[in-house]
Amino acid sequence: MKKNKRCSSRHLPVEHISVLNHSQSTDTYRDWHCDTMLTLPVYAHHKEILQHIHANRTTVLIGETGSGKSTQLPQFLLREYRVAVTQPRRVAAINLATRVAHEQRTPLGHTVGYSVRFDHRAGRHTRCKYLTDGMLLRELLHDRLLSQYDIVVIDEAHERTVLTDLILGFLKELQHGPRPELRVVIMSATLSADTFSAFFDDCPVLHVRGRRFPVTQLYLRGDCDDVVDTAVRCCVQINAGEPLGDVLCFLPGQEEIDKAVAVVVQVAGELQRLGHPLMVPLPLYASLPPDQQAKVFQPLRKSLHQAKRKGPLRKVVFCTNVAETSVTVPGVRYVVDSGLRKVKVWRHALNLSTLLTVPVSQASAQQRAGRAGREAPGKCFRLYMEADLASMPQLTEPEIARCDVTAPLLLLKRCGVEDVVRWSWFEHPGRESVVAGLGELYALGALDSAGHITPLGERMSQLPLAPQLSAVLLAAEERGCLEAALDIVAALSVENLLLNAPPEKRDEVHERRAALCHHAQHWGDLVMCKELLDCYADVPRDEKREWCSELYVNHRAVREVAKVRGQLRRFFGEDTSGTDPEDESGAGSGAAGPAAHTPQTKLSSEQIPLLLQSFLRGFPRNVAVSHPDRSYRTASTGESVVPHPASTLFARRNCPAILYTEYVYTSRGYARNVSRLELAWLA
DNA sequence: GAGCACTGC
Repeated sequence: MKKNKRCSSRHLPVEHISVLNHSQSTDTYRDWHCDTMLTLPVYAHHKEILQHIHANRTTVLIGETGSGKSTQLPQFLLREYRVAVTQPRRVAAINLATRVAHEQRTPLGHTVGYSVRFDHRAGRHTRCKYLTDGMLLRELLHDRLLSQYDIVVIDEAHERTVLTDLILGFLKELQHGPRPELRVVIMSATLSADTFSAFFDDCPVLHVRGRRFPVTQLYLRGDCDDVVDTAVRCCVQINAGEPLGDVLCFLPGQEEIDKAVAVVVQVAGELQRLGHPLMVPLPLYASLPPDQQAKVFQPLRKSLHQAKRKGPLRKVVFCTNVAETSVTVPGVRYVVDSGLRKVKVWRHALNLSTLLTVPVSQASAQQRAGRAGREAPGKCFRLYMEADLASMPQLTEPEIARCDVTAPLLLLKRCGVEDVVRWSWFEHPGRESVVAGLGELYALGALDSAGHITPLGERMSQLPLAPQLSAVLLAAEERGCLEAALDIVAALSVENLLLNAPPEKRDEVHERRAALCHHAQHWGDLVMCKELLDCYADVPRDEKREWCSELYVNHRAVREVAKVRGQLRRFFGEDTSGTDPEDESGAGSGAAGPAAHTPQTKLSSEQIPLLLQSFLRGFPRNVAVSHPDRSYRTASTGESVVPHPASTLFARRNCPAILYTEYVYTSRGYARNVSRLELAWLA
């Protein structure tokens, strides 16, 4: 087979191979008794696939959903190679390692292991390690040559996370430099194969067909004015005319989802009386409280009241992009796709990001449709015209092209890359973006005027944080308010710590939080974060869950904050303030009483100015000064900015100046995580 | 008066 892109047209034929055929064959894998493995399509071609990997430094493997590539290929490889397999998400890495260890009939952590943040199961005998892409980058910091691996498999490469992109660049540099023998396998979905092949010197592309059911695509005949209205009508139509099976409806954001759920709630009863199945609408998005998210995965009848359990039911899940890659909703036969998503775009020139509703790519539309065919043949109803498909971008714009590259640049500098503009970027973020990022690193003190990494920058690059937050901690250490800063920074680095209460409970929740956080009324959101964590530490263990749910605080996230805090604390030396507020993993710690441990240091009012001045060091450009029209003007560009409605400082606009960790432009410019500043601090 | 999605020694 020639080593060029022509190969990509060659689909290795795949039909399911019976277990019997295989156990009769004489190949070396027949002693593996796991039936599921023997029937997976990748298995049928493992010899050919291995031949390619032997013969080529890099191989792109296109494996459709259900091809078994993520579990099977590493097993073929581990006999000869020490293998690393990267995943974009922690749960995936853990689940895959667990399954493969089981198929290998070895305890997890021996031959097969994993490594993700806060959780490692691997040892000296590990031949195959599943890790998150961020974790492989961390390993790269300590072992520039990745010498513990012979082969690196990048799974889900088509998702193109920033971290995956960076790994691809590093792997290419290694192959062209100190590790010419290093094998690389890129596993991806169909459409992006050629991009990967081109980057790795036109390496061969192999296709393995998966096991999927056919999905019929249907399109609108005309334009759609109102997505929510059209989506709901479509769901009602499916409910009236299609055989039973659940519906998954992709909408751009929370607002649309809440509206759609409300409309379906209104009409479902009436439609049931007309003889249709009862539609049960469920929302699904990331900032939804965990117990509500769980409903999507539970069987319907459990969660309904007695009276509604009679007659056929149909689950209708209204979701954001979460359901495209991160979670799989079982039982889905019908997909309704609005063709829209929300995307955050970083504007380096303005130091802000915008949240835009944009059409999805064709690859993404295909992925969404595929969600209907996982268990049986399905249908996908697209809320746009077939002609619109051609005008949609073929691939989703990779993250690196639209995000802040400060962190990647610091990583490159740390790895000794002098000329970051000319580094082997898998996709170049653009010269302006790189220049802006270097400027930011210089302002943070991570680089000197010659562009070399400073000792401060070295320390920043080791912290598992955005460079801005690392800078805050280093400044806080200097000012003697590290303990308090650790809590706040840990909280900021965790997503969805504070959940959004439904509109009718919003004011109540705001008041409950305000009652607990006295300093926050004056000083703002960062201080509130710390005060809430202090309160949480005082709540008896068996009441913590309820306390969280009353305040719409994400319990899982608070525990994550404790873990991050512990990790950060270790970086700064021995923890002298006592144990982490909630270390439940240590079952051996005898003192199990609710207040038996020393909580983190409580916030004192004298510390607040020092604390906020430390934040000023990490976010020197995120400052706005009070303006007569009750808004604020940014110190850098003079744009108008107001505190986000969720901020404690939204209603009290009497600060001389504010500092914020994020500036997002949606319907207007909103500052998020806002704190009061005194003008004297700005000099 | 409003909140796409992931991730790290």
